[in-house]
Amino acid sequence: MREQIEVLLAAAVETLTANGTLPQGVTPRIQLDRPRDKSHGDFATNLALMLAKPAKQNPRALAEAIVAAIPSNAIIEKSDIAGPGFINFFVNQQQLIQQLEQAWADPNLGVAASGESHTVVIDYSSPNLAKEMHVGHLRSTIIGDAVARTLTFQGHNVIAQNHVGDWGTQFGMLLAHMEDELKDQASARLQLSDLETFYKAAKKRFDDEDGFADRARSLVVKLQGGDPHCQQLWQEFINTSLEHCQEVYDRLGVQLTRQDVMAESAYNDDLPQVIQDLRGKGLLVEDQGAQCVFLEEFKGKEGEPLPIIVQKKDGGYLYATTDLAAVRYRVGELNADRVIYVVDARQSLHFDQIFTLCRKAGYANENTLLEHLGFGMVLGKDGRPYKSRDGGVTKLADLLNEAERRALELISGKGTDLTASEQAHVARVVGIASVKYADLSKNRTSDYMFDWDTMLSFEGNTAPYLLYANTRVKSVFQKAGIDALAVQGEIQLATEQDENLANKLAQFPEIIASVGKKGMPHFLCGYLFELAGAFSSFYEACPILNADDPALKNSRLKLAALTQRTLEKGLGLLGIETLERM
RNA sequence: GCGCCCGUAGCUCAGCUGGAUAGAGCAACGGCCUUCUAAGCCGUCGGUCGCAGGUUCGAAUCCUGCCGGGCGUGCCA
Repeated sequence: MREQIEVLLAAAVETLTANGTLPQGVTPRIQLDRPRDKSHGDFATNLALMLAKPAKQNPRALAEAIVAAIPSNAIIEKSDIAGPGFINFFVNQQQLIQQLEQAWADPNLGVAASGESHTVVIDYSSPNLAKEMHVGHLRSTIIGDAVARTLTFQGHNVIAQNHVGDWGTQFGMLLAHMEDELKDQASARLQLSDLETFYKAAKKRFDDEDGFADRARSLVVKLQGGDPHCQQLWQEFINTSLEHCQEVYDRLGVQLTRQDVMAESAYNDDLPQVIQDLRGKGLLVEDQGAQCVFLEEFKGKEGEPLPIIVQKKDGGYLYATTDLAAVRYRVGELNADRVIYVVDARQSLHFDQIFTLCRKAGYANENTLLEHLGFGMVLGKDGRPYKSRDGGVTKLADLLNEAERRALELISGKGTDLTASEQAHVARVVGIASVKYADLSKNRTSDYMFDWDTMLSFEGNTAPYLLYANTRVKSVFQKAGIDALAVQGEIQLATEQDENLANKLAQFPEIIASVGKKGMPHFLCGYLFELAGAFSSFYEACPILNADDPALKNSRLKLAALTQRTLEKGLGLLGIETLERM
């Protein structure tokens, strides 16, 4: 509906340009707002205010001209000129109803698989396999998953890439420790079951034990040289670590699988080629023994060029090299139109450099979108980076255990009629959902405070509130023994609450569009919270099963069912599981 | 030093690439359960948008300078 009005406005601008009211060459960005104040209509535009100056006209007069130039249509019931020159649009109620009927009949709830389907590569989660997944991997993993799901829902060809860290110096240390432990097979397997402890033990020996560090270094060289024994040990370690990751993904309800893993080591053979290629293109400069690319866009301390080091003086490669190879692969082999990186905001300079270099080197042309979706840190209540009680890094598995434990504590304390096993299930879903939703509902770009009490609260913009709202809708149908999908009859907007709910439902497609475009899941969270609120108000004010007449009852059942489907779809796109009862 | 990000109600956060009276939730206070889940709904209170200039019809939003905080800045990722 938003899109349709935007098209109408574009047509009006074209007409006015053709007849000379607007000067040639002025192509404004058409901005359509959803006004907060209902008296300002369903949509509003400041188009006349923006164009008044270039057109050398009074804004209100221009607004009238724009309104007059809008092609005749069924959507806009009424247009008002307000204030200094805003144009307020009131949507025809019949059209609103029709849009909802279309959404109702559509498994995708009116979210059209818009003509253009792109191949989108999305790089997210990407843990370091040397250690167990910890709280630092949370945001990338769940934000990436939500964005991937949304893009898929929009009809894009989404290719997830889990760029796991499985290569580098620290693996020598792990292999050395593993070699020793492996003398007793069972013990090694046992130790690998707790990667974190294993890593710490290896690290301690690396730091403290005579000769161990040297052994570790030599094992790295052997590994990279293709030594079968080292390769086999390494493979065993990687497999175990990936199994740990998969357990976390499964618990989190994240869609990543082993098939999405495209590890750093997969690019090993490409790295010398990348260097050769850069050299061939005259981009490479040797400086202090290292192979560097200097881009004039990036300046260093004294204004001197800032290097991207692609090969160390000892011949080793760096993450910049791997990332270049990855872009080459994603654009060249996977045919990506858009490559998205869901990575910590602190790496923004790195990605700026990589993206700029990729364009210079021709690894991506100007039509390929390269986007770094950065995100902020997870902070504790003290405003410092989130830590476990002992001051260490919190393992994700432990975090999720605590979420479920706390959720169960809350639920069992509420005086519920659920059985013990039902409570356990509800606690699991609520616990995981709370952690994910607390993260997803914040603006991705800023740091946020991780607070158990807030995220598990049943009040406010939280997972428990949304899950509760969803079960409330469901219970209407359970109570009446009605199949929500089989509701018949026309939607009618009898009261303010019916209307508010209907309006909110109609916004779903435009919200999805903005999430897909910006990679901002919190838009969807905010929307779902508003939708749940609109439903709760509706639910309080409007009898559904006891409505005055059968037609109204059917209308409300349909609104309720559509709400339920929209909530469930929306939560699904966030990667959040829903409940039947709670 | 240079670069990037942030500073909005007591607290946690929105504010959609300048728009109408800056919004939610929590907390505080006051109402609403013989009718579909009260884990809910309705209402009240709460702001010199860090400070000072500037741009414009209009600035939380853009520009400049300060103050305060975070992060990054050549051989880790």
